[in-house]
Amino acid sequence: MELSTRYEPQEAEAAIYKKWLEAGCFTATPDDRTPYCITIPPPNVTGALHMGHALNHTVMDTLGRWKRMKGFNVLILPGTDHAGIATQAVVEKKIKAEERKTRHDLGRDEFLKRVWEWKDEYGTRIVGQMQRLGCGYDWDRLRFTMDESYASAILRVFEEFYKRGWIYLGERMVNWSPPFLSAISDAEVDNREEDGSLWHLRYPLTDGSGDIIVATSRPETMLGDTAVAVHPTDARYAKLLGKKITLPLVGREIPLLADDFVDPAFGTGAVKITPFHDPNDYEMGNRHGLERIEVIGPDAKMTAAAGAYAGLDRFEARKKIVADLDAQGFLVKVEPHRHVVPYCDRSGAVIEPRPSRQWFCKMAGTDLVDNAIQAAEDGSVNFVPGRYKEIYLRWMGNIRDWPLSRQLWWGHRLPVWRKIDADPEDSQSWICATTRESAIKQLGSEDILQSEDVLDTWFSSALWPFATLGWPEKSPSLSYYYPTSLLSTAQEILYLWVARMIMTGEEFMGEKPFDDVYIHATVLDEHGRRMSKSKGNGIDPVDLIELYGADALRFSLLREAGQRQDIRFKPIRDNRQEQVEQARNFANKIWNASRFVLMNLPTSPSPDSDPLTPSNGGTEVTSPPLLGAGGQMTGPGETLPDRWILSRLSGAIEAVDAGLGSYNMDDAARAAFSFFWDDFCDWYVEAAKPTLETDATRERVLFVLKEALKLLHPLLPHLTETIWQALPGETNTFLMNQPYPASGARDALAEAQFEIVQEIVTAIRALQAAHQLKKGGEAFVTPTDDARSVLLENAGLIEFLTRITLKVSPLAGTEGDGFLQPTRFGDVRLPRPESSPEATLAEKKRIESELLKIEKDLAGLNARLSAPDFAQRAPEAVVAKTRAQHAELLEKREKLTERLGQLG
RNA sequence: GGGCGAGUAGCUCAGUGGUAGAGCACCUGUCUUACAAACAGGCUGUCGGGGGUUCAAGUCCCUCCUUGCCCACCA
Repeated sequence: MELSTRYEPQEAEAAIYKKWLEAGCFTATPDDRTPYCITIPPPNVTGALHMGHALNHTVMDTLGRWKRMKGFNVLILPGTDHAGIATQAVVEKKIKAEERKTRHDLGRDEFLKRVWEWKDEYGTRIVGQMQRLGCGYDWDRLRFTMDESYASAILRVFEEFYKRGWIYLGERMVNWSPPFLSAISDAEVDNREEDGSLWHLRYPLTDGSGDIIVATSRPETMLGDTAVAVHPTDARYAKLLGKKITLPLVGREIPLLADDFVDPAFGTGAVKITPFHDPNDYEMGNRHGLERIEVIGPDAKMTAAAGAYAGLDRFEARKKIVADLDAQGFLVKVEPHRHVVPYCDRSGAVIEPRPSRQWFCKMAGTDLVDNAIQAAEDGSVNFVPGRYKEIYLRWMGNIRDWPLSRQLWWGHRLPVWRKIDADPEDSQSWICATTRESAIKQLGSEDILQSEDVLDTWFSSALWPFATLGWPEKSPSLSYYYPTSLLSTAQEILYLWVARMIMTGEEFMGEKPFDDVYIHATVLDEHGRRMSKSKGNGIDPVDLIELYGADALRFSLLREAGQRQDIRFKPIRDNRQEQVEQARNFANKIWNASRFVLMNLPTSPSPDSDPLTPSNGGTEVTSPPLLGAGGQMTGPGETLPDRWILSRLSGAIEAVDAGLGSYNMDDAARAAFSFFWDDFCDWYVEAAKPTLETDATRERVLFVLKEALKLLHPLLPHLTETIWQALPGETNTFLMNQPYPASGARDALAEAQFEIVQEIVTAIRALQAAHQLKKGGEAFVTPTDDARSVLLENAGLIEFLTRITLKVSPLAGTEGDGFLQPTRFGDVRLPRPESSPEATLAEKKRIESELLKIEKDLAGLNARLSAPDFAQRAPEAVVAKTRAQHAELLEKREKLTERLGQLG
């Protein structure tokens, strides 16, 4: 029966994942082992997972699997985030598109019903995608930020904050998102630099003595101007101070003020002041007691105060106002102006700053912030890459109060109440209560209502590491798994989320929420632009999984997942994606090498059975006990290749451990790749072939394969597990639960000796290839003294690997005419089948090009050796090494030159 | 405007102060006891530019250029 020579991941991955689930492999229960816990960053239920998620889940699952095999009690706790504003936005959009209705048309209850339906659909879909990627998470513990128990944690935290006096109702200039009719936080604002205009407007002095030119990027706000300001020391305007200005179009008299804020160098040095519509003007208005006139309403349409412009959209109004100003001679000029425009990152609308009464949480000076700073400073929370510590601290040092309330419907209602007839604008009207009963008691009335506002979605995710583990209950899981081990996330939510988890963790658990914060790279497209939905340059990880399998996607991401800031990922073109394809090829290589080993098991089952399809009545074959006590590798090391591969394996284990342990997954992936492909497949398996009929060889190859599968499992989980369960005696075991291989001592002698074999084999092959020699024939090697015994002992191996008959000669040059390749371990000569002129020419060309390279290297070495002070100042070992290389090259050159001469 | 990265082969990326590497692509062979998604061999570089430190710089310092990300209430 023919075996598939290609690994087909689709069915295998689904099947093996099902087995893991059914066996409860991902379920975590506290015990006496050391815990390793990750509470995953809960994805928004807004839609599908993107490449950034794929990267992050690959990292978390890889580390989780590695730690599990290393004996830790691993819990990776999954969940999803209700993502208030983001989810509300997509559902509103959908309803608008499908039913042409707004949320107000539906009403709060009906709308929320629709959002829950959405959540159920997408929550399930997201879980499906994580499972498709192979994530070994404890699905029984799946949490959602609007679960009932989670909600109680939120109420509790809010109440505690309130008791501590950190929660207050205050008026601030907020970022107002017109589509949502809600305030949003600074962190939800996307500041984009754009080309705009600077309109220069002429404001006449009321006394007719002249006018003042002001410059503005938002001319429509001029309707709400209540002053013009200049710098107090600005000589140009000194004598005008105190005069009145008549506002064009409006006719209002407004003062000319002096304020330090004004930059005399910008524009004309005179600024129009619109306290209601600009954060700076708002401040200045407060300083000077200016009236605030609202000319743009919450819906971004002009208000009644805008007179003739009332009802117009703000941008329509801008056009009209500019036109009118121009018509009346008040427009001096329009300059192109590059400036920053704030956008609402969820709706894409331009933010309209406006004063608004909102609930805030005090930040600066509170324990919340002080402890969160302390946790980073003393290293109890460890940032990886380390540079993020400084970035975090700088932000914490300048932190501003946190606006908590949102005028949305999807989220946790604020637990604040007032009497129905009390003034909602007055903070004295409000009390905090977690239940209606308690509120009634506190307010002494039953005619009460709860604030319609909901909490910032980050308020709930801020509690994630402990609320998911059962807080405020003192659950066994909470005490066992908290603080968690790792938070792996994207850099864009360092402030929004990471900082706030540290604050609440310190506050309510008295301890940091996690040991390490790993900030993974951002996935960019081939042009180095950030992948995003709005740009349409994203790749759907599921497409890649369908094309190449989850393991290939995972491995391709791990190869890039170090401490870099960016990862470039090419698009899928013609159904191909180069990076994942390379990883898929590796998976296929592992598959085929394993197939080969399975076809040559120590005690062969029936030759017709397909060893990679576990069958029910499979032959029971017990693999020999090759693992010594304590997990030390003690495989039989009889031959040179055996001793060599064990040493190489040990090196690979060390490198993978080091890479995974330091969040340099790219190093780990490279080490694993090169060990398996270059060392195991290209040399060890090849070297085993001549004696493959013997059980001794078969056992040793099987042993190394099994160790390699363990080593690779965290990186390519489905593939390695599938192979593992096809191994004799392992049908009912799980690779993912095997102990991770431990590195032993390196065998320097074996590595040095095998290197001799490799170099001689490579030299022979190079000559064979250069001259297109047929199989068979002879090769003569004149070895150096230290290489001789190794070559004699391994002559059979070299002969097999080169398909040549090897003659190891004690004497140089006796083999006469032939193709020559000097090596570090001796000269290699291949007889020429016939002295055709073409062959001679080819040989001459080969030698000449080699000589050219030697000359180049020699020139470099000469320069170094003859440099003044080199011999004196450089370390002795370096000098000796350089001299040895120099001598070696000289000798090589001499031999090749001589040979060239013989060729005529 | 401030902060932090990145620039190494055609592409994606490694690279401890000691002669520049891998995979892909490309070229030449090859159905060799698993694997053509493979095997064997080969080609490929002003290490962004310019200064400096050093016996020695892709690596350390300065500077400029290009590019990305984060932060920022100057109209």
